[in-house]
Amino acid sequence: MARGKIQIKPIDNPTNRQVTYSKRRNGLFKKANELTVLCDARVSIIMFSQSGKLHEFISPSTTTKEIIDLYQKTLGVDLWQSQYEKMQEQLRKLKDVNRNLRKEIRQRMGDCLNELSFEELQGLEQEMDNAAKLIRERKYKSIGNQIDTSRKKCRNVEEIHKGLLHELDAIKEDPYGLVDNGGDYDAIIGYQHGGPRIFALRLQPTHSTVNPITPRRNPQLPSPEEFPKIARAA
Amino acid sequence: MARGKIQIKPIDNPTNRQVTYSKRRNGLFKKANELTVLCDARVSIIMFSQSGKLHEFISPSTTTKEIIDLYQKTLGVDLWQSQYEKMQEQLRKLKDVNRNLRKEIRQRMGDCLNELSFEELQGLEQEMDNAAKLIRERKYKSIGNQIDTSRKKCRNVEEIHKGLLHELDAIKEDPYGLVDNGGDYDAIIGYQHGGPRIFALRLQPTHSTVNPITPRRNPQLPSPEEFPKIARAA
DNA sequence: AACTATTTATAAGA
DNA sequence: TTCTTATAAATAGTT
Repeated sequence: MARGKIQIKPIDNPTNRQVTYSKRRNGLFKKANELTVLCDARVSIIMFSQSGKLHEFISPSTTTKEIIDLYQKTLGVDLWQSQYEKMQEQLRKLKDVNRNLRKEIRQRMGDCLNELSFEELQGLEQEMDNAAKLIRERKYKSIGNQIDTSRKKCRNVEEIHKGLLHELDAIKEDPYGLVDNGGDYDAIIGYQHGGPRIFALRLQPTHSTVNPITPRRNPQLPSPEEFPKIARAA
Repeated sequence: MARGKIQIKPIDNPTNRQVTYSKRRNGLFKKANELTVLCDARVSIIMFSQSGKLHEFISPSTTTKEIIDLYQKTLGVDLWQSQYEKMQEQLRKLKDVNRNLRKEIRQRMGDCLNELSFEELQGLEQEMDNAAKLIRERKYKSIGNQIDTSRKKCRNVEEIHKGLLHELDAIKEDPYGLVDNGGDYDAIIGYQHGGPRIFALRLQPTHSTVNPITPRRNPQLPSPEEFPKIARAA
């Protein structure tokens, strides 16, 4: 628009094009800014040069996000609607599945049974019996394991006991040794700190069997809202 | 920029401001279009007048969504990231809850028991017994209801039968009536279509008791992926 | 990046 | 809103 009129058509010369892009971009942004000030408007310009370089103008009083949000709201469209909807749908489905899973658990706890038909009750009872059998078996197995472990421990203790008696007999036969030693108290201390490992085994694992039997889970039926906490804590 | 220089400051006169907005907007869009053509650039302009009116320019070769997507990609930001993240987090949590609910069900079906301690097994067994009791009670109640219903039906049938016998006796005593009537066939038809409701009761509900006993649910243990279908079908 | 001849945009008025 | 036009501003080609 100076030193000769130009046609509005693509500029072939890359250097020339780049220079024109730069000059006119500045001009555009200046005009946008003037418009913003003069007319109290909000303007967002986002532009990419042929080389993919990004340049942006935004009125000082606002943000690009605001403009785009308002743009979508005004046009009544959501450019990312499909993505949102997909996620919303996923969420909806998951919540639905969760609801059904919770109901199933409640039914398996003897609640919400009035929605089941006779045949369903029959089937559920069967399943419960089978499952209870499996659980009982498992429990007995667990008991068996505990008994085995206890037996092993007992045997170890007995052997230690026998060893101690043996030692005691030896000391009794040599009363001087008893006096010199200053009692078997120190001997036991010695065992505890640096003695055979077998002794440590007796002292430590008793804790686990002494443990009070804690209830497995909250015996109250879970309300839909409460359940997640319980489930995750389990 | 003509007929007198102006200061770049807000225009107070609303009419004047509106006119200027309109003129300069056109100028801006014209410049944007020239830039698009001359330099093969992509330009998006979104603007709102003070009154909230929306105007948009977009280079012909592209779309506003494309520009905004590219804008976010180029800047490495996501203007809606927090919203997305919130939904993602929700999804993650729901999936987690789902997983735990499924595990609980599997345990209540006698599967996945090896992760439970003895105490937990003990508690679960207790719960299963209680629940099974409730389910059984419910089942018996259901059976009771069915028997009651059947009895009522029987009584109704008997009464209808008695009534028919009575009618038959009356007809036998008056053979001419039998010939005139054309048989009791029409009388029964009459009952079925517009007769006492008591008859319809006998004819209709038999369907439900004749139904084959369908299994309550898939007896196989659900895999995590399969479950939703089952749960929703239940 | 700066210059400047010339084109273009536009403020004010109709 | 649109047209007109005097004038300010933008800018193409050059340095």
